[in-house]
Amino acid sequence: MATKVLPQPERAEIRVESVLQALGEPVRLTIVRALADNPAGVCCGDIELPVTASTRAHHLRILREAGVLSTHTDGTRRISILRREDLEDLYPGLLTGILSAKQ
Amino acid sequence: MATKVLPQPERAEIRVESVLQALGEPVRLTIVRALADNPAGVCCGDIELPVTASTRAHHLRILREAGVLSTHTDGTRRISILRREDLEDLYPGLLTGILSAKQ
DNA sequence: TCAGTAGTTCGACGGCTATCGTACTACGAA
DNA sequence: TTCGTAGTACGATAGCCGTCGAACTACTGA
Repeated sequence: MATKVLPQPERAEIRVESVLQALGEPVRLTIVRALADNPAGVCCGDIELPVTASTRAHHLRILREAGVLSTHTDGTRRISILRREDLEDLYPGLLTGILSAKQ
Repeated sequence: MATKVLPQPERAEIRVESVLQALGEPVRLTIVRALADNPAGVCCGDIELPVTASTRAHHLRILREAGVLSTHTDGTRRISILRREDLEDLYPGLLTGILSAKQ
């Protein structure tokens, strides 16, 4: 197994500007919605997106470095999980507000 | 008096991507925080910002067109008000979550 | 060991956007 | 009517960023 968590900011290091900037992009918002629907985590590549693999990796990096999601390895796969608890603690209501949008 | 409301999207026209993109900019977030502290509305020019008047006008336009704030004239002045009710209805919790951030 | 798969990194490129100065408009006061 | 003030509109510019292809890494299974 030997999973490894990719580098990400501590809860205290998360800045609201970075989070909002990360969320204010259609592709990344799609990713966040997909993660919200799968609390157990999602394999990055399984999310259907209108971009290439490299662009996908770029967006996942932005989201991870902003503190929106956490990624750990699982063999050759990377499993991403929404950092719900951290975000809810820092900005209570923000995530649910965004996800309640009727697209 | 004869105040006039500047063009802005209807509640149904507001898109979450535009709102998040508008909020994901430091200067604009400063504006939103200032408006949140003054429910009665704020004269645009009274908010201290590290940019020129034209840039300030640009940011206010972005926020207005995204549906974050409403602006009406008052003589030569423009009074801006946070569209709290609309945003709360569309994305319940989002605004309070953002504003609860410890900067 | 070797091939295949999942994903990242790098460099390049084009479009977006935050910024500014200048010119302009609108309103109020003298 | 004239001047001053508040703010917008426009054009230019520089930096950021979303996108891609190609090369690379890491792991699995045969």
